[in-house]
Amino acid sequence: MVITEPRARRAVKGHRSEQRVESLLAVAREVFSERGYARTTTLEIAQRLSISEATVFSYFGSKRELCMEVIRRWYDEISTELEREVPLRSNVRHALEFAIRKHLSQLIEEGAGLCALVLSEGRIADAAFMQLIAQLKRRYIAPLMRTIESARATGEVRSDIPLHLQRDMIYGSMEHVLWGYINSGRKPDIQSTAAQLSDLLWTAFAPPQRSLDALMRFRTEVVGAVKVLESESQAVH
Amino acid sequence: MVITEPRARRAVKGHRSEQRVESLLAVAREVFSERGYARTTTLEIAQRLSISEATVFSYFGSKRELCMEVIRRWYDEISTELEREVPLRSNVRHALEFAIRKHLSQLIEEGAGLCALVLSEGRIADAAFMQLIAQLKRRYIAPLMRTIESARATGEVRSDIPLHLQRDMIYGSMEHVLWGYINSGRKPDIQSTAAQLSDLLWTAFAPPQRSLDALMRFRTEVVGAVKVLESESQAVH
Amino acid sequence: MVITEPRARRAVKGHRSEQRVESLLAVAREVFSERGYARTTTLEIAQRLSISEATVFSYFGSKRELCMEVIRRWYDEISTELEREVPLRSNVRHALEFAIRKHLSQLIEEGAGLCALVLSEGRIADAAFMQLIAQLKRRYIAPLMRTIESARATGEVRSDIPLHLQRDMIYGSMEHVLWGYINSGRKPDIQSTAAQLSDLLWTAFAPPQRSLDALMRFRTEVVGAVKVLESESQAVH
Amino acid sequence: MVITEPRARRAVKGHRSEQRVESLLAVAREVFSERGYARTTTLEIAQRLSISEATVFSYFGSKRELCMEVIRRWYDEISTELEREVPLRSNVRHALEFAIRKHLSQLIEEGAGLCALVLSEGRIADAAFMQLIAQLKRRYIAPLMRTIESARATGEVRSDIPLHLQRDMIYGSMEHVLWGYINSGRKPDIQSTAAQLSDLLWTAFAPPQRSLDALMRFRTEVVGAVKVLESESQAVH
DNA sequence: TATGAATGAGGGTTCATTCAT
DNA sequence: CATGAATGAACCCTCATTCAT
Repeated sequence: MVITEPRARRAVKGHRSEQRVESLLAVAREVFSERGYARTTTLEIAQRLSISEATVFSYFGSKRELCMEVIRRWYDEISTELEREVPLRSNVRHALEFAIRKHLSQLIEEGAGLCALVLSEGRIADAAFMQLIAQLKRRYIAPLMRTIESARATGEVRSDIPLHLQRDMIYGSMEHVLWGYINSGRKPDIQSTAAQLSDLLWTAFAPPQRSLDALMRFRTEVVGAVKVLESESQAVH
Repeated sequence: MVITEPRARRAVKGHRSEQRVESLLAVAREVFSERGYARTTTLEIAQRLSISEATVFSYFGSKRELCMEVIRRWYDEISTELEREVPLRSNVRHALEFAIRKHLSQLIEEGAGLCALVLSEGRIADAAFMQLIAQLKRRYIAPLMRTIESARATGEVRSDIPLHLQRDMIYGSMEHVLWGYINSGRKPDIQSTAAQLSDLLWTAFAPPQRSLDALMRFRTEVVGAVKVLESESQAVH
Repeated sequence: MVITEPRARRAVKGHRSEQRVESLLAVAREVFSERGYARTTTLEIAQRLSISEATVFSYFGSKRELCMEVIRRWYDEISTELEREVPLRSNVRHALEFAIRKHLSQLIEEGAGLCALVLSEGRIADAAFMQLIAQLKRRYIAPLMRTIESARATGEVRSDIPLHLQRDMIYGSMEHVLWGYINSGRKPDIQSTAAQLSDLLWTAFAPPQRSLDALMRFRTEVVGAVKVLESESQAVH
Repeated sequence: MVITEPRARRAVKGHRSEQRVESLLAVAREVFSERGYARTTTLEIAQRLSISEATVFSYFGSKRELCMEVIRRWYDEISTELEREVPLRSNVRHALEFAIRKHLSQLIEEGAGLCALVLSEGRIADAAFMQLIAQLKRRYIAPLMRTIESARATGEVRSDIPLHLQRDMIYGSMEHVLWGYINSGRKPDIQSTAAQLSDLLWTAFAPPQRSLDALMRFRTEVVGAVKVLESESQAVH
């Protein structure tokens, strides 16, 4: 079902002025962050730039288009960075911690507003918007997921549960942490939260065999020791 | 002549007809679910019931009040059940799985809409609304959190990380699963998802000592066996 | 998604066109006069100007604000004039007559409507409104009251009754004259009414001593004359 | 021009129950007093009596009709009393003071609310209403006016100014005193206010001749005395 | 007779969007 | 280009009044 806003005609994005576009997006991000989509008015955006509402519409066909662009930008920035950085981590665990820390810090530093915008404003409107968000999210998530996927292949991470559940645990946990921040206003400590969270997740993702291996090794040693003991005790005689 | 706006008078919830109240709440739940708060209009709610908007307002003082009631009802229902059922689980692990299954099934069965409503509509609005939501959530979460807390006390669950992080992992993971459903429209399998999720979380929450304990027990046994062996070997003499 | 009413944003009086402002105020004055506050609709004001209601609200944040401005203007105009003119009168009596004539003519010329608006619309509404009216009235009344006050000090006006009673007599009498006009529709003759009213009030305000003094003076003269007569009649002899 | 409220059909005042009618009027007076016409809702009136709105309408065809009745009752009560009492006063001056005291105390004792209702609610609506009010007022004012009229005939009160101006001074002054009370909430002292007011008015109404008369009498006497003196002095010759 | 319930007919207000200049 | 100005289309909410029971 497509829910469309009424009277959404396309404006002829005739004008250009990179500066204008940039400052518009910057201010729009600010306002959308502070107020959320519905409470944001094009008037306020215009006023903060000391330009007219009309000008806003000559750059972006509609309020929604502007908001979409704001969100897209944010995802683009962070996705680019993740694509570059995540693969550099020497192992899954580091990649996981890095991604978590990045995610948390990015959103927390931006403030609860953008955070909320990104986290839940994705249901504002029509299918097109939601599809865009979904797509942005996929790209954003991809680097870490690829890393995890290969770790599943090597057995470093358990693969007897769906990958998407692991994804949900990772991003869900983070987002809940962020919601806590949004609602309470208390900034969580990024470093320790990232460390603890990745630690917990890592534990959860460990293949059952991993702990078993430890046991096995112990057993082997013990058995070895027993063997030694036996031989020694025999030697006593 | 008097010069005042009439707006002041609060709708005195004049009429009462349990049936009406129920059907209103039901339809409101529907519409809020489909459209979200902002895009829902009181007119649409009225029309779906083939009644006038005025009637809606004679039952609920405002759109927000109606929405609050919808959400409150949902929370009340599930909270009551959790308060009754969670304590009956024989151990933390079962409680965890139960709560997860309940949460998932409740929201998935209701459909993505209410799900989204409950998950993210509780934001930004006025303080009153947010406070209500926060309060409902606290009650909702309490039974499981109490269980986990005592498990932390007994050492059954690791307590070297903040409780709220565990909370965030539990509810964050679930909610992310639900968002996936909301966005994709594909219903996840509740049973297996709940099982896997609780398993993973359980693993994550295991105190570092737990695996160690297993080893300890093994060692103890081994050592015991060794002792027996020794004594026997001595007895041989 | 965000869950808030848009209503919050105060109309930012975006547009300005002195012409519009003036014509709006003029028409608003008309309509408020004809209908009174409560029965006036913003729609009617808009329609008389062949503009949209929205435009009205882009100039004045609310119906009340518009009405307040209408009333304020009226008071400002007349207060300014009174402040300039009243002190020029050579004595209290002239000041009194001038103020009365001004008040009557101003309101009668404007028509019964504005008259009623100004006389009684300033009530009950919210505190803000009433405070504004009270303040406007104070300024409006001040010039004459100051004059009277100093006349009380010099004994030209009796000061053995509260000043506010004199104020009530002055303004009450006038307003009742105006109410008569409002209700009957018959315009009173301003000149003679003002003359008669100020005459009556002046008589009422005369210190008790004044008439006595006159008598005393007369007696003195008479006695003097009698003395003269006596001496003359004596001289005859 | 007749301004009518929409949908004003006549209800079939079928029911009767003097008690009901009385209690309805009593409560309506209360509520109209407290809130003014516009802010009063039929619901509130009904609720205070623990009856349904519908019942209200079965006794009074409309809100306005009810309000009219409330006002009419008040005028009737006080008019009847004035008609009985005023003529008993031994002279104009006493009649004046009595009427003023009555008016002030009646309205002040009832509270600012009814006061405001009676004083200015007379512009609420259609011509019919206003006519009723005018008529009620005429009857209310009549006794005192009759007294004054005959005093004008006997020369006890100056008749060189229109009677209605005297009426305006009397009632205008009182009403302004009452407005002061309404706006400030400070109850004026009825006794002293009535005394001072009637004193001032009496002074104002004194025929120019009255003080002059005194002088005249004095002059006459003096002149008489002079004459006597003259004749005597002549007799001397 | 009394009323529970419903509602028609607005009312004020908001804001994204358009367009002539 | 930029914008000042205007507005259409809704939206939430109110309340006197009606009517079947």
